[in-house]
Amino acid sequence: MNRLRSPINFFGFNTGGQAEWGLLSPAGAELLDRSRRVQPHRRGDAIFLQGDESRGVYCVESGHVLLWRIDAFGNETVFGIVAPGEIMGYRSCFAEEPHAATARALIPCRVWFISRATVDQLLDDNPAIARWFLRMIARDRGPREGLLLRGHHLPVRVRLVNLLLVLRERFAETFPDGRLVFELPLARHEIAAMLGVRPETITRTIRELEDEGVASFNGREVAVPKLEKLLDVAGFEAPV
Amino acid sequence: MNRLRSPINFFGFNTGGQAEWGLLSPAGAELLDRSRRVQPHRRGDAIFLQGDESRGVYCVESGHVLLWRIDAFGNETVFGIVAPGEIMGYRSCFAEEPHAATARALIPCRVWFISRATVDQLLDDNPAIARWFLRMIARDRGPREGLLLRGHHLPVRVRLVNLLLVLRERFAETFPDGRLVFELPLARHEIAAMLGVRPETITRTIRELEDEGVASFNGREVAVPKLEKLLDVAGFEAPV
DNA sequence: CGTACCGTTGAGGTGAGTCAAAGTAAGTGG
DNA sequence: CCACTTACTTTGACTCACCTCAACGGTACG
Repeated sequence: MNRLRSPINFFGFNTGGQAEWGLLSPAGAELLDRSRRVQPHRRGDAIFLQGDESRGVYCVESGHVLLWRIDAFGNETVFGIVAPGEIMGYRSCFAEEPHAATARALIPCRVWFISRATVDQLLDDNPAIARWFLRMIARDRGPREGLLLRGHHLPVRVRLVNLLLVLRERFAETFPDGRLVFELPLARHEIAAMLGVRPETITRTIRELEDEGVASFNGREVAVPKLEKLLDVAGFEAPV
Repeated sequence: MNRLRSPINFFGFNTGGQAEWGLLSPAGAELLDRSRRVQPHRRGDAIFLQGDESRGVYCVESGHVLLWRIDAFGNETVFGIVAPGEIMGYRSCFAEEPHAATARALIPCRVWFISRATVDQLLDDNPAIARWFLRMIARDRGPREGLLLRGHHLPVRVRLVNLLLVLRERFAETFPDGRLVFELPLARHEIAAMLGVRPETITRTIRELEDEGVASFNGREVAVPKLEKLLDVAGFEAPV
């Protein structure tokens, strides 16, 4: 219940939380049902591309989607993982700007597409929908401390451990004895892009963590003997 | 390598643009007029404090306001300057979270306070207001390339010059011969906080720019002999 | 059996942080 | 008007985390 202190907020990786289509009137729900388009995607498929014009919003039904962009200097940055039930692409849609990022299926996905016209009608359907969208956008990576914000100040070791904590609820199994086992859907260079560093640095940092007994990495499998050790390295006693 | 189009977008310092109260119905305008509270502030006054509960939104009538926050590790980051006619504090208001930043008057200001209840009524008054807010939030420092995002990758020299370009339209006088004269309202440590570096680094970078003949600094007065030089260092193509 | 991609390792460079100290400007009070 | 305080700015020496570049090993896949 202590949401402000949870790593997912700390990192700013949340993309807005679960869609609340339940707010819709019956007519609105019917409209959504009729006009959404459901699309399956294989791992690696692009759902929308950075620079493409935004035509609506997307809602992930199943699977996980990675959001990343390349800036004008060629640096890749991953800034989000979208989980089932969450919305993506809404920022460009409301800003009426081209997509600022590319969305790519991390694992096989089913994604709804909801056109801007439909979104507009849904906004009219119920003012609560507008408020929900406002709330979602406002909570999404604002001036709060996010991954990128902290990039300047914290060592990669701390950032990597925080990333693991963020990914925990989605990709880790927690055992009663406090052991964690991750099956990460991310390649090294994707992790690097999430932390804003180079893949080599990830390798070296992993070596460090293994030497300290915090976690052991084997490809995309990560084993953490004690959750406490992670929290300790992450510096979670720091006031928020 | 792509080049950039405009510094204001590049930096992501825009806080949403001008308020469009003109969208209101006569009744809404009357409500706004009746319920807003206008407050004068002296330089340095806090308008709201990081951690305070958000009670509504603020609209700057005159003056300039600096938005900055301290993260859990004690690092100050300045992430915006709010100009006359612009809104601030809306993110916390819609997110229903405490203020994530402190707003401080850079120069003497007059600021409206509009309570959440009033905002809610205004949203009901006209769906276009909700869309305008959505658009504003969506455009405000999203995943687009912003100051913090770029912190990792670009040398301070480039970031500082970009900052000047951002501040140009607000704080610089441009002469016909391409000369610029700034009267910055910022101390060195504030500039440093905007770029995510230390004040000493700002000093050294200024020295660098002076040696290159890009700009000369004298306290808070900055003279740029040729705009083109700035754009060159910043890595811009000819302004579109 | 190449080819390609990913991941690892090592050597070397560097931009910015840190720390400490001195210089400067701006108030404050006698 | 001058001593005093306080905050801001500059400078220098040093350190270090991360980057860059380059080479190499592993694995998947045609």
